[in-house]
Amino acid sequence: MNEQMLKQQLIHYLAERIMLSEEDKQAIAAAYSIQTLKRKEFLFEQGKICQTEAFILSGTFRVFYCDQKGLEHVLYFAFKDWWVGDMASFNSTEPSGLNAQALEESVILTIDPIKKEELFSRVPALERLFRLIIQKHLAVLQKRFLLTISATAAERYLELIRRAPGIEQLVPQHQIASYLGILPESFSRMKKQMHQQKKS
Amino acid sequence: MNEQMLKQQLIHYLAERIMLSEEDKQAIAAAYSIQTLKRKEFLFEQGKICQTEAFILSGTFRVFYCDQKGLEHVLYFAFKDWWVGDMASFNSTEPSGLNAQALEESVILTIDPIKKEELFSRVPALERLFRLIIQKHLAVLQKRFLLTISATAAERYLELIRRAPGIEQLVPQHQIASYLGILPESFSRMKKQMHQQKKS
DNA sequence: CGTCTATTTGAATGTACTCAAAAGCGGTGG
DNA sequence: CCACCGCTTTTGAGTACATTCAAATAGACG
Repeated sequence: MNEQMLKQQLIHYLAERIMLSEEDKQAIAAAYSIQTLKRKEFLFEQGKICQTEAFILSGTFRVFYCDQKGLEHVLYFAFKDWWVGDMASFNSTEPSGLNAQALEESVILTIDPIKKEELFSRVPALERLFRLIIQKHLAVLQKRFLLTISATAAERYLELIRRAPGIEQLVPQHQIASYLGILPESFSRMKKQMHQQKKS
Repeated sequence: MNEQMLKQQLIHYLAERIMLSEEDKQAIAAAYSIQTLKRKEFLFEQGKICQTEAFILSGTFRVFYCDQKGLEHVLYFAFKDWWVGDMASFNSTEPSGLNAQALEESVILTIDPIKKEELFSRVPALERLFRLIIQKHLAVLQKRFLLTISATAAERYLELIRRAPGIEQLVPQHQIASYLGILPESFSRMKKQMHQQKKS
């Protein structure tokens, strides 16, 4: 697929949400770069200052945090037409606190903070849209946090497969366990127990 | 204190972050309303559509979620010069998923979504500032989430009193426990154990 | 087919929980 | 000023659940 066709997917996503002139579309297409990542490749890594924000044209990512003990904690999974980035440290000079890894061959559009600011000056409506996108991210994270502290792992699991059906075919179990905040062993036992309860 | 003097505190907060003309300042001062809340009064309540965002001139708030079992979970505490609101549902038509309660007599400046949008049209620089403020909130929440799933309650407790010294004099223990995601009984035992370890 | 990784299962451990009761503390009214 | 009440905090004992460590099984991939 050629470059312009791929970028059309982002333009289409944006045009569904805000009004864009032809010049706006040109500027947007020019600001983003196409990048392809193979399975297991990283888009950004914890501790490095490589700051990038990406729009997923195709593929899947896992965004995770690696704690002092070396344990990985999945913050979220990201799919087609989603944004991936460390929204918290993008725009700041600090190194990222997160890792983003492709779970399969993925094609993305990337932008750096400077180009993004330039784009905002040129297309003010984007500023507003990104405020709403960040707000949406905040809403999702807040819900996830509240669910994590108030619901059981089983309830969180049901919520995950409700919101992202088919995820089990896409990501290995131990990563789902990590997303749920439990160990693979606990996750295995939990599923077994849930199946038994369904039968009774 | 008179109205204009109180509103100066917000203008000052904003002017430190973005350039504002005299007209901008006028418009901002006009858009916000002063409100006083007594101890234990609510700014907004879960399930109600009363959507409001507030800037704290003086006082303290706890923002919490009440789950199906009736347990309260403190999402965050908010102090002078902070924003309080359900950023996730502000601007949406859904009822709030959170409660905000004054922990002491508090004076705030409030605005509703419609006035806020009007203000953004009039003062575009505010749009940008609020994008950054939301981004900051997202960063804080993300850090809190990652800490919750990767650190012990004791570590989270130390982090809290590091970031908000004097909080123990201000809020009752069971609310701190709620913030940490443990029960008051567990919090009490935890503190006892921490003191013993310090001595040895 | 063999190796490597992912998943399942088992047993013992630990940590926070539940329920229950006692102790501490603050405020109110006599 | 003291006695009482309500609420918060502490302590205790038993329980539940996820964890750890270890081993076995199953699957994926070359």
